[in-house]
Amino acid sequence: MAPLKEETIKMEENVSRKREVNKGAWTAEEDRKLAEVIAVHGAKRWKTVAIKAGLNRCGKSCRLRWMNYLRPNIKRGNISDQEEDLILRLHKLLGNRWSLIAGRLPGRTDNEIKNYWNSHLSKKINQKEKQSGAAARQGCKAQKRQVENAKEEVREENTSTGGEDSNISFDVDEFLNFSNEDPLNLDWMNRFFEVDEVFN
DNA sequence: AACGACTACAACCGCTCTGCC
DNA sequence: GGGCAGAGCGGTTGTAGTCGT
Repeated sequence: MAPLKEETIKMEENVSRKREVNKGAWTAEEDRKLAEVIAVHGAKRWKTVAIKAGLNRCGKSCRLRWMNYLRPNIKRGNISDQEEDLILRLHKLLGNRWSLIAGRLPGRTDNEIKNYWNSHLSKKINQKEKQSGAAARQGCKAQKRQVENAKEEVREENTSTGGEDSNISFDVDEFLNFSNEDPLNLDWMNRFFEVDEVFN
């Protein structure tokens, strides 16, 4: 009786799975337990948090759930045009450094931005590229020249103001070190857009 | 109503980085 | 300096929901 044997195997698999760590979607009950433990013990030592909460999940999973979903001040829902524009510009500058990009969007998580990029913006960009492909190729040489000129200008300015090396006058990581800034302070954004314009 | 294709997003996985002993 | 554990990151997968036929 093959089907019976298969059923037995499946049942055994289910039982052993129950002994392993829980995977898949989080339940409201799990969320509640996790939030309670974090409120008492803080968001650290995730392995311990998972155990203390009585959750049959790995610490990593708990951290992810907290960071992307349960943390206070998480902004959920539609990404505004302004935010989208910001993501596009930051991605142009930084590439797929989602956590850095997320750091400039209060309430947004790296995971959310990554998902948004993969499902919305990457397609938008592909479409744009297809549309402007031929035109872009034509103007490419002229544009490269413009960029080189702009970089050269920045370099000259840098050396005249006492910059040590001949590279562009700002370091991306330094530029995006926001640890001392209020995330809602828009001064950085103006600075960023100014620099961005130079390379456009 | 049924079904397949597509989309959006939550969650997992593997890897690297960092701090501690 | 080396090993280990915890934390963090980016890529990828799984799946529920939506839409078109």
